[in-house]
Amino acid sequence: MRQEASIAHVDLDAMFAAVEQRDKVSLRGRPVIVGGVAGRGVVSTASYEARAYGARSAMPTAEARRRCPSGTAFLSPRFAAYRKTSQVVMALLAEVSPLVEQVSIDEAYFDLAAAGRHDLSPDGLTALATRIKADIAAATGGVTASIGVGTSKLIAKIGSDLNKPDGLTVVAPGQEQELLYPLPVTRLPGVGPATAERLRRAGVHTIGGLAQVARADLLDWFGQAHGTGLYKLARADDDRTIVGEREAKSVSAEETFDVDLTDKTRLNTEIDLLATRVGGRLRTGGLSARTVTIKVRFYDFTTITRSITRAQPTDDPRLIAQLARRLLADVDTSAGIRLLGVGTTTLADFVQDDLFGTVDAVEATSRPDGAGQVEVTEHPAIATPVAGPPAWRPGQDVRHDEHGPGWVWGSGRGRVTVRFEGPTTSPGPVRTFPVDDPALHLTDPPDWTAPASQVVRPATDQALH
DNA sequence: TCTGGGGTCCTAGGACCC
DNA sequence: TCTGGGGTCCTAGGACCC
Repeated sequence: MRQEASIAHVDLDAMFAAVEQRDKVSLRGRPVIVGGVAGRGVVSTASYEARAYGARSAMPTAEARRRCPSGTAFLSPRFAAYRKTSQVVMALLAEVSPLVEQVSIDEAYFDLAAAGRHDLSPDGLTALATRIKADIAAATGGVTASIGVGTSKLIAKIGSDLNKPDGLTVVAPGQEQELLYPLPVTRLPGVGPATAERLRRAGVHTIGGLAQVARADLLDWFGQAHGTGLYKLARADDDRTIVGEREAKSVSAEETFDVDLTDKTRLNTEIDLLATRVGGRLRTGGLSARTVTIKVRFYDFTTITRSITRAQPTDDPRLIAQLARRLLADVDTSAGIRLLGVGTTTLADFVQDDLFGTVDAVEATSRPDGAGQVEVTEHPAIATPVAGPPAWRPGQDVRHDEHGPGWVWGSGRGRVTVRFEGPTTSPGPVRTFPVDDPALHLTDPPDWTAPASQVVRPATDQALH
């Protein structure tokens, strides 16, 4: 928490709907819903006209249709248009402060002390924020913003929310608790339905009430991190800094189907599409990932995840798809799947995948971005090529004379780790061999040039007997 | 016609290593 | 030989945010 109110938070008002109303005159003054328009869609943004009828973000679109009158526009999102508008606003903020933290497409914190030239008195801040709001509306063609200014991120964020839309709240130093205490606990960031319910059972409804709860109780109810966080936030004790650039920690794609799916072949095709999207975005970002996760939401909304972590990162959609398919193979889909997702984590900003073996080294050299080449010079210990057959590539099908059929889990430093096929309900054992183990053979190498959906895998039946 | 899609962070248990 | 603690990695799930 700072001595002076120099942290600001901007939030564009009902941004998606506002952009649609800006771009189409006939939508102005009318209720507008932007979101999933199909059967299982939900509302991303409801214009203020639509909110008057009870439409809200995250509400099923079907519910919003029931509430809103005829004449309400239901629109699919146009992310390119929103991104462009967002960039205009962020560029404008960058002129105000050298330190801007974009939190989402329509939200940012910015540091008014870092610029060193702003009048940080309450009157000065009000004048400055008023000017920024006017500049945003002018630059975006009428999309309005709400701004909060205070001594911390918490106060700035709560302030921007206080007088929406087109709002402005400047909280002078010393007024923080006065502002917070009457508000419901749900206004605190980090207090969602589960936390609110636990607090309600303890008779705590307001932030002032929360500030009366003993620290030990909060730790007991919510654990170390969350408990400490609540204890401090309730007292307006917030030291979170403004972070300019953040690195992505995961890249994922998922899809909810119009009707539940049971067919593994169809689901595998969906995995290929999702993996293609994920791999493409990894490559665009110059990233690669070691962990592949699938997410499966069943007909009854219960959700599971399954993941595997490889020794080397990859950005290859075919490999991501192959690993994801193997994870899905052990999931019973017969009752119906409503959502399927493919995600990647443990991100690296390079690709090691292509560094083991001759064939792969050639492929790495031929990559237009030369990612594999850089790695050889920067990580010699890891990048030392392994002698032996070139195809100990993760996902590659193999057979061991003693253990039967399996597939390559990872390789490096003269060893190859093989996962052997197990019964469909549990993964098989993993064993590591020297790369030159004569008992280990390649089998039916997958065709890496074919779309993953057409890669033929050997039957696994023998492994079960 | 209940409940999207893209993320972040935390917890907890087991394996493994020192 | 037995006991134990700490640290890290991996996996799975859950809460939360926009």
